[in-house]
Amino acid sequence: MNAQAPRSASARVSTCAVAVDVALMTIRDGALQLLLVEPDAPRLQGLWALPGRRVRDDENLDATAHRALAELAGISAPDAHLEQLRTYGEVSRDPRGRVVSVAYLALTPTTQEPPATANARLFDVERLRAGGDAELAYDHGRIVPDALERARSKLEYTALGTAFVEEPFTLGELRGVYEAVWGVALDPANFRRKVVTAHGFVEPAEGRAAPGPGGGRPAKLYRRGGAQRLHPAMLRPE
Amino acid sequence: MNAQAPRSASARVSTCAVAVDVALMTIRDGALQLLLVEPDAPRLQGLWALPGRRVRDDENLDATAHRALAELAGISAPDAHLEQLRTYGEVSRDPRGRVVSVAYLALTPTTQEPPATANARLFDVERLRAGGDAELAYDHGRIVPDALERARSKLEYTALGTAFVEEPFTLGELRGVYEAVWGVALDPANFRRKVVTAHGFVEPAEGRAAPGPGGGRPAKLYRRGGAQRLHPAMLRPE
DNA sequence: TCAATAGTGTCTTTTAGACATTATATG
DNA sequence: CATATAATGTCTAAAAGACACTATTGA
Repeated sequence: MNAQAPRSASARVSTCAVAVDVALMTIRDGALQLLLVEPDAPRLQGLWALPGRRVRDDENLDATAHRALAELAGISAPDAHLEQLRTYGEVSRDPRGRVVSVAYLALTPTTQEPPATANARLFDVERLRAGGDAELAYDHGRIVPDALERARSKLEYTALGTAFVEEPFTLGELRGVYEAVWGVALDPANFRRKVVTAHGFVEPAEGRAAPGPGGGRPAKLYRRGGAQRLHPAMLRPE
Repeated sequence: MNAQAPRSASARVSTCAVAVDVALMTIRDGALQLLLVEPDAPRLQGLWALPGRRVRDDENLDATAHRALAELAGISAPDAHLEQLRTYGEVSRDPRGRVVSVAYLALTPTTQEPPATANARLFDVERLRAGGDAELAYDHGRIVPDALERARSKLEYTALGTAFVEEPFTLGELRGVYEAVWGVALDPANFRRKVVTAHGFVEPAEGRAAPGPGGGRPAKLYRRGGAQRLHPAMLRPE
C-alpha cells in the first residue's frame, strides 16, 4: 500500500503470513532438474514442495530465499543466480490460512554439490511435467511451470545460460544447457557462431578441456562475458 | 513458505502488512504517462505515490490492484492490461513498519478517461525520470524504473503494444505507442511491414480513419490479433 | 498547388538454418 | 583404422534498416 493510511472502513484489512518459495534448477546428466523437499507436516505425507520459509522481521526477501535453501536443503550458494519469479496470493492457496508467497527462481551450476539434507531431492523437470514423478503440495504445481517458462525465456535474451555452468566452460557444455532447458537439439556449429557473435556473452579463457571417454577434439575454454542482455538474442526454434 | 510448519526457534517469524501498488501507464499527446496520487498522510506533504491498497482477507492480489485504482483514482478498467511486476520487501521500505508490497503494471488505452479523483494526476514518465516533475514517496522511485523497463521490454516480444490503443486502431497510432514507450523514432514503412508480418499481431478491420488536421491519406483500421507472443519479435533499435 | 500522412516496393546488410569440411582427440 | 567431438567455412533464406516512390487527404 503506502499511498494512504488505512481508512476507517477497512476493517477487513489485516496482515498476512508472507513466505518465500524457491524453485532451484540445475542440470544433471543433460537434463534439467528441480529441487524439492518433503514437508514434515504429517498431513502432507507423500507430497513434495518447493523449499520455502516465512519471512522474518529483520530479513528481506532475498535473505529468506537463501535461508530456505540453507535450512531445508543444506545449500549455501551465495553466488548462485537468484531472481524473483512472481508472487502467489490466492486467498485459499494454503489450507492453514492466508499465506502470500513470493516465489524465486534459483539457478546453480551443473557441478554444484547435491542437496545435503535427507529429505531434499532433485527431480527431472520433464518427468515432473508429465505428472509421473512427484505430486506437489499447495499451489506449487502452478509455480513450477512459471519457473520453467521464465528460465526458458531468459535464456533467449539474457546471458543467464552461463549461470548453469562453472568457469571455465566449453561451448559444448553451454550448448548442453540450452538443449536441456529448451528440450531441443541445437546445431553445434550455428550455436557456436551465435554465442561468439553475441557481444559480451562469453570471453576466451586459457587452456583446453579434456575430451570425453569417446574421444573428440579438445574444446576451447570460455568465461562469462560482461553482458547481461544478448545482442542479438538467441531465440529458441519454434 | 509452506514446506514445513514453523519451527520452535522461529520466534522472529511474524506476519507482515501486504500491499499492492499499481504503476498505471497510458499515452497522452504522444508521451508515456504514469498515474500518481497524493498520499493524504500529512507527513508526506508534497510527495506523490503509486496508488496502493493493503490486501484484504478475502481478496486476491489482482482484486486489490483493481480496488486501489478504483478507490484512489476513480478508475475502473476491468479490461485494462494488468500484470504483476515484482514484490518489494526491503525491511525498512516503509517507515511505519514492515510492509511487503506487490507491485503491478497496468496499461490503459490512450483514449481512456483521465482520473476522476482530485488528488490523482498523470505525469510524463520522461520528465519523472529526469527528476523534475514529482518526488516519490517510499521506495516508489525504484518501482517506476522497473515498470518502465518491463513495458519497454514486453513491447519487443509480446503483442502488448495494442493494450495502449482502443479498437479499431491505425498502424500510425500503434507506432506512436512504440515511439512513446521506447523514446525513439521509428521508420513508418519498416514498422508497418514488421507489424503486418508478425503472425497474429493485428487483423484488418473495416473502414478507414479520418486524417488529422494537417491532412494525409486516410489510414486503414486494425484490431488486435490472437497472438500473445510475437514471431518474429520487434526488437528496439540499440 | 503544397504539406502531411498512409502505403508499397527495392536494395543492402545482418542473422539464422542447413550442412560440408577440416582438426584433434580416444579406442 | 573408425568414431566422436570441436571448430571453421559456405550456401541459402529470412529479417532488418535505409530509403525511393506512389496514394490520398487538408489547407
